[in-house]
Amino acid sequence: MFASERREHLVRLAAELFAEKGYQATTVRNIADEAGILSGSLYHHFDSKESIVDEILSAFFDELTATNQAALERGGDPRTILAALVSNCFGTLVPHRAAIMVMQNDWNYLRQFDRFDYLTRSEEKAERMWMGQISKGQEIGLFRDDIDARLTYRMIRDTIWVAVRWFRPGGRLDAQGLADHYIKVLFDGIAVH
Amino acid sequence: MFASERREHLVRLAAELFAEKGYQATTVRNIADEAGILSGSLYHHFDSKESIVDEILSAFFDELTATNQAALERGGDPRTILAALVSNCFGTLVPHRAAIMVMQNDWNYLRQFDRFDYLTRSEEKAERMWMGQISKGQEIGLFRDDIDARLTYRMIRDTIWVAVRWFRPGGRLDAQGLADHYIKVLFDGIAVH
Amino acid sequence: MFASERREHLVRLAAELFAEKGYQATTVRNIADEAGILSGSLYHHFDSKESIVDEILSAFFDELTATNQAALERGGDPRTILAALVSNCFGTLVPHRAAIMVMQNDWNYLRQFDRFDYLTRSEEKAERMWMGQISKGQEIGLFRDDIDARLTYRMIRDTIWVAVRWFRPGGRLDAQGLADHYIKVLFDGIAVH
Amino acid sequence: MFASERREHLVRLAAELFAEKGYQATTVRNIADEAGILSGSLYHHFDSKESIVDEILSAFFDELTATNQAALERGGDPRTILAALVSNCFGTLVPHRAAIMVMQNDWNYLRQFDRFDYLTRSEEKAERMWMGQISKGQEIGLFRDDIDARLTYRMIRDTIWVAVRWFRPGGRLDAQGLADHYIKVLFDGIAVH
DNA sequence: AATGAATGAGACTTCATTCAT
DNA sequence: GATGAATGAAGTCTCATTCAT
Repeated sequence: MFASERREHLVRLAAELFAEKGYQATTVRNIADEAGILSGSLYHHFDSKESIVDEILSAFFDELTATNQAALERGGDPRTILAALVSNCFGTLVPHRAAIMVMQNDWNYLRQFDRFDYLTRSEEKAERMWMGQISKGQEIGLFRDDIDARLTYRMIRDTIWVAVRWFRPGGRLDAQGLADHYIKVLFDGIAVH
Repeated sequence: MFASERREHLVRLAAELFAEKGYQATTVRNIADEAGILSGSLYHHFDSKESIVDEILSAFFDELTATNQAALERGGDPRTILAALVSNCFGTLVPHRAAIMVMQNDWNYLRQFDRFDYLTRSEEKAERMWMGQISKGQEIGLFRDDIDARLTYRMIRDTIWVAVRWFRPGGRLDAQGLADHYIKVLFDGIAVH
Repeated sequence: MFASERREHLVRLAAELFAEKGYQATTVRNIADEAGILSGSLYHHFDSKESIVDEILSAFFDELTATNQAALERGGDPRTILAALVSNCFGTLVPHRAAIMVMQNDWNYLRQFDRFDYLTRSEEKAERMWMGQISKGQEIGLFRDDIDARLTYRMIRDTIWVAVRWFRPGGRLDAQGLADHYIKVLFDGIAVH
Repeated sequence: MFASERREHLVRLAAELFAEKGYQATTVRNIADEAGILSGSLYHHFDSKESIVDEILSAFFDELTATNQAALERGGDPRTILAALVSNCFGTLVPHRAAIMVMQNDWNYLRQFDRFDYLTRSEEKAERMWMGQISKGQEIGLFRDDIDARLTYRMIRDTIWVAVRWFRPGGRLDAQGLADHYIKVLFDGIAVH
């Protein structure tokens, strides 16, 4: 794919709007207005509104898959690996804010289109990866075995991504700080022992 | 308040559709089709599509506010109260599934309308309530004081509500089981001590 | 026609609304609301919205035709008769305010329906009557003969009826005072001689 | 201001329809049909039906305000100025026929919308201007002082504008002829002295 | 007499998309 | 690359009217 600068600029504008107003509520005219052109002119760069959001989402998924794969390859015990995965996820919060926002708010809508099937498959693969680490941690006595691996994975996953709704860089904690806080609570709970 | 049986039936149909397809993607015609009437006929019962979703959301908020208020009034230490609040929330997952689904998926869109301001205010009040308990727990040495009360509240909140996306009653765990699992992880973490 | 009291009351309510908002902009529901019943219930009294306005308009036309006929029968010179006709018209301003308002604002719309043909015929008859008096007055030297009878008639007619838009009883002049003022200007102009 | 030729053409078509059938009774589909396009396509040029009629009305008001202002600036005694104002008004009858027709028939409806407030203000300004001339004429002995300035103004105003309902260019008198006839009657009445 | 529910036609408007220039 | 005009489908909503109860 030939990614001209102009095209990338348009994608960024669109991403910002999708994040703020949602995919459905953002019109191609909104995007064109932001770019200072007419809505029809967008179709010189993209063949549909869907293909714009597709570009945003797949960039995000590609990067996350790659960094997670790298973490796995670096090896370590499940606790180390889990902490690395959590860090990776929080690490995308800023650079891929719009994609995550779209995932959180518009996924339910977008998944009905065949072209986004790859996202479902990607998520299923991720689930297997995370659950594998949790189960392994339970087997070797690192994690409590009175918790459910699938349930725990979902809680971790949802808690991370949903943070995109309120996380703003520049506040007290940056994304890494958030990750650390989260890892602390996740492993040891909020109670004093 | 304007509760005719017919009206309530229509609200339930609409709620199901909003939950499945999202508020924006559900057309008034979808709702009418489901009810076996013409779309215009809906306006005999409601004055707008917004007022339907409003009814769904406010029923949910009213109930949750009431049960949480009751939990506070029953008293107890912060750990007990927090556990009760968590249980209350998970307890709405089945009866108010649609409302929670709409909140998760369409809130970003709906909040732009003045008529839903009350939801924002309601959430702010809830935040103060939860954070109050967390802080109090920290003061009296029940909860670790190296965690951030606001951050922790948000994680709890998001983790609970986002569960509506995958929770299906009739599975291995019911809502109360989920709550118990969650409370366990929340207080003690997933690590073995 | 059997005019029950209830029916007459409803007509009056409708008339008020037609006058204030216009015939098209007034919905049968507006009328029903005003009467404290449901819109469908109006159809026990009238078979259509048109028939309500018809009743309002024909009551007005019947009365005006009758009083004008009486004035003609009383006889007198054209100036006397013209003054009497003008007085008659202004005299309907209060009791038939709504009908006149509808005539001024909605006539253009209503005339497309066959059922209101009688109004056009009635107006044509009136035109002949007025022009007859003006022409006769010119013939016998009462009125200037450098004015156009038809044009003059139309100016008189329009000036009278359009007054319904701003005339409010209870102000400085009552309808008869208005008539007198108008007759004065009509016969002698505003210039000092 | 946004005057493309296409747009102006559409405005003219709409104006004709508004004049013939009334604003409310004219549908955007009527206008589009007349233009040979689909109704939705109108929204490429205008953002609402209201904005079309707004354009029609404001063009009329702007021109009338300008020519009346010019007449005032040319100076002269009140009789001269009044005659000029009357001429100006009649002079708009042909070029702004549609706008005046809308004013006469649909004003009652349109004035409920905030966007047309400027018309009310414009009319109030005009009233002050006309009444000023009439009063001045009375003070310097040109006009009878047993007539009411406001009442007289309203009669003049209404008589002029209402002529739009029956005036057709190409008849015996053109607009200027009508104006002359009217001025004659206005100043000297219809009676022989 | 009135209710409550619904019809059916049609209103204004939105919007992704196309295409000649 | 972009404009300007248009399409076509669909969306929310309105409203006079009907009718069983």
